[in-house]
This record gives sequence, C-alpha cells and structure tokens, in this order.
Amino acid sequence: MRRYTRLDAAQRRAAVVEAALSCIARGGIQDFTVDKVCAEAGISRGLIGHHFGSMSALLAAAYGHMYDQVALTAVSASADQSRLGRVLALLFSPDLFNRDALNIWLTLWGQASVTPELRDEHRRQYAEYRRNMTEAIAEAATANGRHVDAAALALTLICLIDGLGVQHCVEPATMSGDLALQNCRDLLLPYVGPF
Amino acid sequence: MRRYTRLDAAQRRAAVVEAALSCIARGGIQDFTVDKVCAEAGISRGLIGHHFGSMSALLAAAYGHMYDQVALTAVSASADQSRLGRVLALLFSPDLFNRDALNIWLTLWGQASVTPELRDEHRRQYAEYRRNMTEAIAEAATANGRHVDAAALALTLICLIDGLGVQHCVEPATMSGDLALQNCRDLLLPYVGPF
DNA sequence: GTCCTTGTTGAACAACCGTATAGTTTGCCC
DNA sequence: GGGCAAACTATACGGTTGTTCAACAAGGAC
Repeated sequence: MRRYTRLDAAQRRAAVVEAALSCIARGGIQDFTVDKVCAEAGISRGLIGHHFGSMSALLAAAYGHMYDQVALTAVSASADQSRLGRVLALLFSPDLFNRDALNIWLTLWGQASVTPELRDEHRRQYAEYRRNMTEAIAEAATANGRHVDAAALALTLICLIDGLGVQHCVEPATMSGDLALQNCRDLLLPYVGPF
Repeated sequence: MRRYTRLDAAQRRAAVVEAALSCIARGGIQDFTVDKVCAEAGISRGLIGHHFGSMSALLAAAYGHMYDQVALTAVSASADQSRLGRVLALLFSPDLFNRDALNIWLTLWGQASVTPELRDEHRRQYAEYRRNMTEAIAEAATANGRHVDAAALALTLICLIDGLGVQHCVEPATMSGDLALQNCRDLLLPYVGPF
C-alpha cells in the first residue's frame, strides 16, 4: 500500500502555500507554525524545509501568492465597464473582499512593517499597484473630459481601500463589500466624474 | 545595598505596559514575549505574571493604554479651530502619527481580528470613536448650513485614516502626516464644506 | 527596632518553536 | 524489473515560549 503520494515540486509548493494561508486566515501569524501548516497540508514536518528552506521563505512565497491571486482574478474580470469600474468591482467582490483574505492581508502588512525582506517586496508590489490604479483613474477622468492629479488620487484611494479592508476584517457587519465599493465611488465621483 | 526599588502596583503596571508597547513598536507581535518585555522594562520574568496574570492580559492592558493616550492628547488640543479640525490635526500630529505608534496599531488590529477578547474591546472603543467623529462632522456641516449623513461619512473617514496609517507604517516616505491630513480634508470638503 | 504586607526575584517546568538530517518510499526511465 | 533521482517521513536537537511557585527583600506601620 502507498503510504503517501508524490507531488510535483511546484504542485506541492502551491499546496503548502495554500495551507499556510489557511492557517494565517484562521489565527494570524500565531498560527503560522511548522506544526500547524503541516497538519493543514497533511504532510510531515520535514517537507517545509525541503521545499522552502525556512519558514520565512514560505511566508514570502505566500505573500507573492496573494498578489498572484489578485492578478489572476483581474484577468477574468468582465469588460462591460470602464477599467476603473472593473478594478473596484473586482477588489470588493466576495472572492477578494472577505474576512479570511483580509485577515491574511492584515497579518502580512504587520509582518511587512517589521521584516525588511517582506517590506521590500511589499513596496515593489504596491508601486505597481499604484501605477495601475493611477492609469485607471487617469483614463476615467479623461473620458469625462476632466483633469485630475491621478497619482495623488490613486494613493488616497488605495489607502481608503486598505482601511475599508481592515474595518471589514475586525467588524464585518459594519462594512460589507457593497458599502465599501460605494465608499470608493463616492470618493472618486467629485474628481473623475461618473465611471 | 538595595537590589531593586519597589514601585506602586499602578506605576509598575504602567511601566510594564510602556515596555510592552516599545517591544511591539520595534518588532511587532513577535517581540511581544516575556523575555523581551521584561528586559525592556528592567524587571525579572516573574513580575508580568504577578501584575497581569498572563501575557494576553498584558496585551489587553496595552491596547487600552493606546486609547487612553489618544484621549489624553485630545484634551490638551488647542481650541482655535472647529472640533473636526482639531480632531484631525491631533490624529496626524507627530505624537500620534509616527511609525512606532502606527506599527503598534497595525499589530493590535491584527491581534484583535483573531482574539475574541481583544476584538470585543476594539469594537467597544471604535463605537465610541465613530460616535465622536460623527458628532464632529455633524457640527462642521451644520455650521456651514449643509446636510450630510454624518454617521456614514464618519465611518468612511475612519477607514481612510486607518488606511493612511497603514501606508505610513509600511512606506513612510510616501505618506507624511501632512499629506495624510490633506487627504482627509479633501475627502470631507465636498460634503461638509470648509472647517 | 521589629513586624508585616506585598512588590520582586530567579529557577523550574512542560510545551512548543524552527531547523537539520538520516533513512524510507515513490514513480518514472530504460 | 532493476536502477535512480527526488519527494517524503520521522526523529532528534537546542533554543524559546508562557506559566507557576517558593523564597527573598523593601519599606511603611507601629
């Protein structure tokens, strides 16, 4: 009888990352431990070291996976509205705007503000995030014949999005995805007009 | 020779809380350990158990201390502007809007979203926070003869404030206190008018 | 000066942490 | 069906975790 099934290295890595994120969603960074992640993934303790080398490397991989997931969902978004409208609808869809996912983000931010490697990666990712958002805002504004400081507005918008996420994470009843989306639209409307 | 100096229980508790917050500011929840807090406070390991019973109780006390600190600073704020203007100027003053303090908040939010006791306390405190902000907004709006949904606007504003704090925490160069304050004023201006 | 409350120490404890490593099993290749 | 790379298990290890507890000492009361 088979005692275990081998997986391709890439597949196993993905499975372990998934398990790590589940643990973080459930109990924050306190539940990001060798024992708990391995139990969640159904593997033995040694495998994390074999595939990732260390727990901090696994955390970095998990961080990257979160961004990949957003980018992946972005591709499949419907195209029947403006780019800005699409991005916002995506960010507040149940797939991304839910307690588990936002709890993971909150935990990762806390780690990023303390761990140099994670912080650098965060800044790289956020720079691209800001660039994309700036473009989307500029598009919407020019489509309405308006002139705005798109970069500044994008930064503000991103901060609001993050804050709405924190609120949903700690007190979901007060901040649904729909309400959060509406808040963002209200912020943008006076500047870029309808989109 | 004296081997140590006794402190009043209240004073010692305050000193330990202060040390705990220093540790959290430096290294997040990972540095919130018995050894590190005691070293920071210059006391022996047994004293935390004696004064707080457990580390989670110490964390709850530290959480409360953070709110007390904001309330205390609020009392000493100058009165030469509207209440809303005062509150915002206070929240983005260097005393409250700095990396150490915001790193503590970020860490505490992450814990609150995972620990039931902390989460309940957070909700209580935020309910009052929201109430105060709603009143301040309503005052400013009526002073300008405008009518707004003050409660909804207060919730949005608070989320923006939190998001700006996260941004400053992880990437201080992109979000100064002055810029954060301006962002909040820009959010409010279209609704409540000048304040 | 002696007592007594209580703030404080320091060590002991079991449980858990992340990492390293030696040995086993799997499944593909030839 | 034998060989082989590598995915995987299982255990051991030193260090750190939070908590407990008996003994000590400081400083006011009297």
